[in-house]
Amino acid sequence: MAGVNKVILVGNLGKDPEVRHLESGSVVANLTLATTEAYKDRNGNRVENTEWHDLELWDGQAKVAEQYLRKGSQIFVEGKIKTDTWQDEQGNNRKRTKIRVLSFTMLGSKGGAENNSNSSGSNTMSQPNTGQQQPASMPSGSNMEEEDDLPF
Amino acid sequence: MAGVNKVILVGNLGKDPEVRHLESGSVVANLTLATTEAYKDRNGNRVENTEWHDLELWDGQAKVAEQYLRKGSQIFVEGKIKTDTWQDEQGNNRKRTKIRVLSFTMLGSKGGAENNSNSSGSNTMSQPNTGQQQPASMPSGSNMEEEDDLPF
Amino acid sequence: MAGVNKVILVGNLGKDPEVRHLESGSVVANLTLATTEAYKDRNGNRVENTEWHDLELWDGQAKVAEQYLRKGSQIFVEGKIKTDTWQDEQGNNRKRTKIRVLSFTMLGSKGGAENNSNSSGSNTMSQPNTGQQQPASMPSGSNMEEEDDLPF
Amino acid sequence: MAGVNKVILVGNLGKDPEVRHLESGSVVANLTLATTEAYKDRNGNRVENTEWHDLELWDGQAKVAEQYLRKGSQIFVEGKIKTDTWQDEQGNNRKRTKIRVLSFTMLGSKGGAENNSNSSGSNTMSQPNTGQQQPASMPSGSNMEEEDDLPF
DNA sequence: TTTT
DNA sequence: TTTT
Repeated sequence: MAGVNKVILVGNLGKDPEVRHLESGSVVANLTLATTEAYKDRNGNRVENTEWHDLELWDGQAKVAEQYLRKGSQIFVEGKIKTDTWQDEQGNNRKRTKIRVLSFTMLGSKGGAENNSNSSGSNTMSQPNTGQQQPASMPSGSNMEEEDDLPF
Repeated sequence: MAGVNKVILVGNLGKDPEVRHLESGSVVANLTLATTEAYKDRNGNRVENTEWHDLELWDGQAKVAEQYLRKGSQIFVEGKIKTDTWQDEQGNNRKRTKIRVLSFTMLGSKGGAENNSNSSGSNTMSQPNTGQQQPASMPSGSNMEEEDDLPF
Repeated sequence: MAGVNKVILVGNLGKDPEVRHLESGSVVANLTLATTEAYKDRNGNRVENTEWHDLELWDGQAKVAEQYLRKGSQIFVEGKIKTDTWQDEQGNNRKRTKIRVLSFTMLGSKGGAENNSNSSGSNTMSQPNTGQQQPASMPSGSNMEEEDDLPF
Repeated sequence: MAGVNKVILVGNLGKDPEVRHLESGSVVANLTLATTEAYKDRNGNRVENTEWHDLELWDGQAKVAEQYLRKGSQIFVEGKIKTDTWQDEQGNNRKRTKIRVLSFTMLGSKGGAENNSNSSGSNTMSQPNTGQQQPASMPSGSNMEEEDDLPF
């Protein structure tokens, strides 16, 4: 039976993306995203609760993340839940859940440079990202949506 | 910073709800939900991939789940991701992720019994649910939405 | 700036799909979907409120809708809001809002006919749909997701 | 039958909120939100398409919008679709669709003032909003979620 | 106009 | 462990 497995998150990255370029040519990026919820407890005091999510991006999206996202970046994410299961050395069943990102959008970025006269329309700029703290300016209007060829 | 942490699922229960009535008076229900995705591999063969989700419901919703849901029930779920972290006996950091359900809707239920002449409009029927395979017939139009007083 | 425009609906069709095969070869299906919400008014009486949505599907999805959906069908829909604006004969500004469907899933379909020995895995069955009340049985596990080549 | 009617938007306000304080004591805010989508046409040129949405907020949320939102503000919105229908003077059936907002979150706001030592936890600051271009600084972590007592 |  |  067909089902639906959808996750929508808005939050901030806890650290810079961790990107691996695989021998196969694939690229994987792992992000750590905090979503914070505020509420008042029964005494009326404001309390914050932060949930941390492990995100996984592949290929085109991983490259965009590598180039444009940094610790603290605020993003909107759409994806699905994936849980890996395995047995550890003691033979115990183990699980680990992550979010497979299907699309993401940068938020609040008035976009550093405004000269987005990028007639090719490409979101993937050509120069490599060398600096640690200087993400490239993302062309405005970028919604990284990937044709997902990895079904799981 | 305010965030968003939202999960939307449509799937079928893998088994009957497991419900605990706590001494505090609270009620917790744990459900296990399968969301199945079908796609074609590179050879054009149809492949199915099923993801299993651990759901947690509290109080009013837990009672409704106990009364109306059974193994195989198809439901729409809205909730949020919650990950518990702890250290195991070996001192290793461990995590476990579940979905805290905020609302759910039964789907496709042509309703076992048809005698829903429940003029009170109540969703909480009075007779206890004793049978294993005979869930009570849910009053029509029931969207179990809870005023969530447990912020996390 | 990149944005998000997402609609999620679960409801029932008010009538059979209306399908047009355009000269260009494109196919358009228009559906009318009811989403019903139940609540109690301040006197504790149960009240229902139904919202009607105009859905538009194109090409592959339109064909699937034509073949499998009928008045009363329950579906899960994901799409986006689109509002057309124009001037009427009196020169007044007019608007009309519809939902452009990006994917849909049939719900609760215990599947009329059970003979889904469709080893090709194809969702697009070849025989035309002639009967009014006899939608073809949908191959199981079908989540109609379209590579959307019509950006608006 | 229970249904689902959910809208999720991320965009920017086209103008300042329009707020009316009704004699009944209720407050209504109307917002105009742009969601922009970028894509490449068949010639590979980047094209932007903007959709405008009419949002309606009530009471507590309306007041927060009045105080903190301005033309250009970027927000995340969750709500539902509502279509009003009526007959015009010529007896024609008319419709108008808007989004009834159930919760919203300000995005990208590093928050003007940083001194949000607001121990009361209140999101509703007391001073009236007089300036046109100077929205009050929103206490961080504010997710305006309303207990919706207006079912439609 | 659907559904329960 | 579900469903088709």
